[in-house]
Amino acid sequence: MAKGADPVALTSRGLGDDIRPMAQSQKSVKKREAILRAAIEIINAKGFAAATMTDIAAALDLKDAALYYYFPNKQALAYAGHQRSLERFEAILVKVDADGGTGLCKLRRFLQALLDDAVDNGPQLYFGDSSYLDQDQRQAIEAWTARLSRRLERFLEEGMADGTIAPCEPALVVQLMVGMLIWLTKWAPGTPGLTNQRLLDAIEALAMKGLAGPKAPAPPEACG
Amino acid sequence: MAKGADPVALTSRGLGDDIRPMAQSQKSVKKREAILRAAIEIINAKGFAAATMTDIAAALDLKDAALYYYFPNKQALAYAGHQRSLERFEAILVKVDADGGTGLCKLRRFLQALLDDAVDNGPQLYFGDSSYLDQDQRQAIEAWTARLSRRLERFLEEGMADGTIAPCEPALVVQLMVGMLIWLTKWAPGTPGLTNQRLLDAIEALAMKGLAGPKAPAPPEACG
DNA sequence: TCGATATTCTAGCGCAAGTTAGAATTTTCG
DNA sequence: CGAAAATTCTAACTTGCGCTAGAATATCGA
Repeated sequence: MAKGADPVALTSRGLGDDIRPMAQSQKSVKKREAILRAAIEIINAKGFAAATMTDIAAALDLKDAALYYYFPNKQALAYAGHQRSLERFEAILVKVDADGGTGLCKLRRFLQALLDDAVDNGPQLYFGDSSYLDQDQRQAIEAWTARLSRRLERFLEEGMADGTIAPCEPALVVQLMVGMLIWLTKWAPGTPGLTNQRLLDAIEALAMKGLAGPKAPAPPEACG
Repeated sequence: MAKGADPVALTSRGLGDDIRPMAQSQKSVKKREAILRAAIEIINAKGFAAATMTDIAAALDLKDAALYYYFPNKQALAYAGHQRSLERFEAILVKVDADGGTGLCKLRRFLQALLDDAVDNGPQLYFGDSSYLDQDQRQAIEAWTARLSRRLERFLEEGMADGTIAPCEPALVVQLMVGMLIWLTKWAPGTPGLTNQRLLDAIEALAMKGLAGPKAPAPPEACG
């Protein structure tokens, strides 16, 4: 039965294999990537339950059954999607961290890099809902997102230490920013004329410099 | 057939009705409210497709079929939920606007009022997904949210005019804030020890005063 | 208490979507 | 070209859920 071939295994190849089978498997891997990308986009847009296998397959001119050649079931496809998105997120986070600089600079560069990545790779499944996965998968994803959140919080802590970021509760502020980013992946793709630069400017105005203008009353209590 | 009674109509009563039937209908209305509240909470948590009628009914110790005594179908229930949430949102918006003050003050008071409302009435369906509604319902909801967004933008414009808010693109900034609020309704309820005051402080730090601290480089370009 | 009304339940229909089996088709390579 | 492998399709099964019909129970006024 050809179905048992499991092309997934071909990505990590055994020893002593000829070079020829690689040609096939590379094509297979490419298609797997395409399916994954389409799945991420559609799940992000409509939610897991409303995103049907037929929808995802149709995005690549396939029938739903063809997807089961690459993924054992819908959950596994979604799980791979979450992993893929978090890998991206983490890679950016790690690179920005390694590049050094003040806490505020890291934060700025991270946001810029994330938006740039979205242009190339489309909307992602960074955080948000994972309740449709089963226990262990969901725990893995949640633990991963928690680690990433912690890394972001550390940027804020570094900034508070080096004076480039004002005092705040890092955990809460990070969640607020995550909210902005999640909503961005759902909203921004459908907005014509929207550039990353404009988005970055808006984020700069809102989150970095703050909305308060020159005549703002110093204590918030002045508003009553 | 008792089913044709349609208790919905009892909320807007006709003329010349005795006072007695009201007792029943008020109870009916109460239950309708409870169903609506549960539906909003569950749909907000799991999404429309994953939220089953059985889930919603179970939250009130009912069987799914009982819900059809109060709402004709699942879509109508969700639609009523969206309307209810937007009514709340708008009521707060209108009240804050009427109370006057600078643009920044209005924005602050609005956020405070919205968070306070969430404590009493639970997470809401303010913005977010409405793709599961049919054409006209969805358009109505989207038009409504667009109007509310415009009202929020006006707060920013007023603030830019009176000097309490720094220059920015109101439409984009409002979307970013909306993202924070949507995410809040999904995340905050499950966070122990989280108070509205701490959330407001975090929002104040992030969105109002901005994260940039005393040693922050003036131009963002200083980060490279 | 009793009849009428309001409310909820049990049982089941119909359909959409995930999934599978196996046939059909395409691709690869000697 | 021809066989073997890889890929996709057709057709059908299964399950869960929205929804309905009608029976059963609870509530309330008289």
